Amino acid sequence: MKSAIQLISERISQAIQKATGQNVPAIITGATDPKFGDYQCNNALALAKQLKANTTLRSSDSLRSMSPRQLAEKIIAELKIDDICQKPEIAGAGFINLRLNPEFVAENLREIVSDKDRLGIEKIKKSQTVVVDFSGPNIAKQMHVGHLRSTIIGDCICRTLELAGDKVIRQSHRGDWGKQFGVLIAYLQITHKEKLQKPGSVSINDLDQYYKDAQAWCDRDPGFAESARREVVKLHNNDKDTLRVWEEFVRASRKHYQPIYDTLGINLNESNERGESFYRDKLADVVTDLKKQGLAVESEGAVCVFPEGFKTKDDEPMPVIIQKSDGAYLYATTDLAAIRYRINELKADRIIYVTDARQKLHFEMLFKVAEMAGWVKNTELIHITFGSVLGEDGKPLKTRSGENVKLKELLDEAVKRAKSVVQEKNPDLADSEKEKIANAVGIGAVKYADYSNNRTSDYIFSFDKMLAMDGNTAPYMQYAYARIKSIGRKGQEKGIDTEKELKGIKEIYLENNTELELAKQLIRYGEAFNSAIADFKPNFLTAYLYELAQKFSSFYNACPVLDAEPKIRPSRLLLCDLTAKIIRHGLENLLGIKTIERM
RNA sequence: GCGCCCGUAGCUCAGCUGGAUAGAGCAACGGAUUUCUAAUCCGUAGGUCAGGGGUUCGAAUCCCUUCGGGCGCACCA
Repeated sequence: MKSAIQLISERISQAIQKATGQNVPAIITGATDPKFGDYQCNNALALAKQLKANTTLRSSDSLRSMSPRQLAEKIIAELKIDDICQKPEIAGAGFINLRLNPEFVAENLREIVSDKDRLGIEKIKKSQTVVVDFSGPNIAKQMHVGHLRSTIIGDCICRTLELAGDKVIRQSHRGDWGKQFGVLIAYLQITHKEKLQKPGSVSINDLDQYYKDAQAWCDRDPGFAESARREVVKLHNNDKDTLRVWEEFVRASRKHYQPIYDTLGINLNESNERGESFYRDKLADVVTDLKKQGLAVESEGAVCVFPEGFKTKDDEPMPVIIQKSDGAYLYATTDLAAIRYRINELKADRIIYVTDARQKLHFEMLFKVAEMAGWVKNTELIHITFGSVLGEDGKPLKTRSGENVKLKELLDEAVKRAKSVVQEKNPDLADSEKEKIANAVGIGAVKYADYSNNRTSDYIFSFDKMLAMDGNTAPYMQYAYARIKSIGRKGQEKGIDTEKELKGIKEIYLENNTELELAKQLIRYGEAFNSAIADFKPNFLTAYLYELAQKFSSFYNACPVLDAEPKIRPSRLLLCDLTAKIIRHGLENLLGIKTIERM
């Protein structure tokens, strides 16, 4: 179904066409103040200017001399909208203020009720194949906070695109073919030879520690570094024994990060793994092709492509190095091979990369190279960036000893803190239920806090803030949901058949102002979805949901539901039901955050 | 040095394809509770949108500039 804003936009466009002969998109936004109505149209102001300038638009003299207010009058005169809005009003410099008819709102509520799976979210017309590259953990290392944002933002992007109707292909471009294996194997050969015999017995914790030690060794001992390099070469040459160890390390790593994905509600599994190793036999061809095209040239011993428009700090052309002077390939080579694979094999219409903003330059260059090589054709390459997670001191989040905060530990801590809150607020619940609530709240809080911040900016990580019951937090949302569910249970106790009342509903009453406000918010879900997906901004979704929960709370405070008079009770039950459905849909389907029936 | 991002209330942040008096939450202050879960609601106070200039009928938003912070810039990913 179409959102109110879409319907209004269509009507306004038609009116403008009739009034001025101009074919321009409608400029409709939410009203800045409730006293101006629900939506406002700003076309008259912009149009008056454009007509006067007479550069982009051709117009008659009479139109050209019109003030914005006069133009607004003319537009309104042609506007047929009384089935949606009350009589439009002109205000200020030439704004057209629009207030929805309660009947229209009620009718929309009915439509959303029957639109069970989408709740007013429209399907896009042309479905695309979209490859989303996100999360990409490093094999043989623990996941840490640095992986959090890519993982959850990427997942949210996939969920929204899927709901919009795209065919989404998730790709975990994990780091599984790099030098860490050489370093690890070289280290184990000297220190823990027995582990190499039984690599399956090695845990991710061991690997993490070994790697740290080995790395330090590399730094102080060139001889050891050299043997590590030799091990990488063996791996890259598909040496059988080395591969066997590698496979075990990969398995140990998967055993570590799959539970984290499950905990976080991330739809990623083995079938989405297309790590660096996946492209290993496609790298030589990348280099050959680029050489053949004359794009790749040798420079200082390395094979490089120099995309147009990039300079080094010495003001020289900046290369994308695709083969080192020792013959080894680099991550840029792998990334280029991945682009080709995704375009040619996966048939991607769009490829979306979700990484932190620091990799911006890398992807700009990469995309340019792919374009220059003629690989891109009609595929759209998109780099979605995000800011860093900072500690309370405003610096990148680290442990006291200066190490990366492990993701698992961070999530465990969130759950632990949530649990103590549950314990405090609701000590009588069964332990198993407390556990369930603490999980939903703790994990939800971490995710929700991330989503509710603007994707592009850094944010300060604070357990206290994200677990607060007030404000735009997961617990607040989950609480609002649980309260609605509680009404249903209470109704049952009182012998009220809420299902039956909902089904038998005849007329929808929206007489109390809080009811109407809530209803108007309910019918804007599709609109919020559209604005969120347009720029891949999850915070638009959380902002919408938060406003919804707030409006519900106001309604809940002002209007009794179960004790309402029989005539209006079904309406109020309907408002409750729809609010619960949308909160649940938003949190679970779009953000991957669990709701709970009571808390 | 060059490039990118950022600077909005005491704090944490929205808002940025230009639109009416710049919004939330926290903290502060005042009110509502025989509760359909107060983990709530209602209200008050708080801002030269870093500074300066420009474009415009109109700028937090666009352009220029200064200051302050972050990040990136050849063989790591």
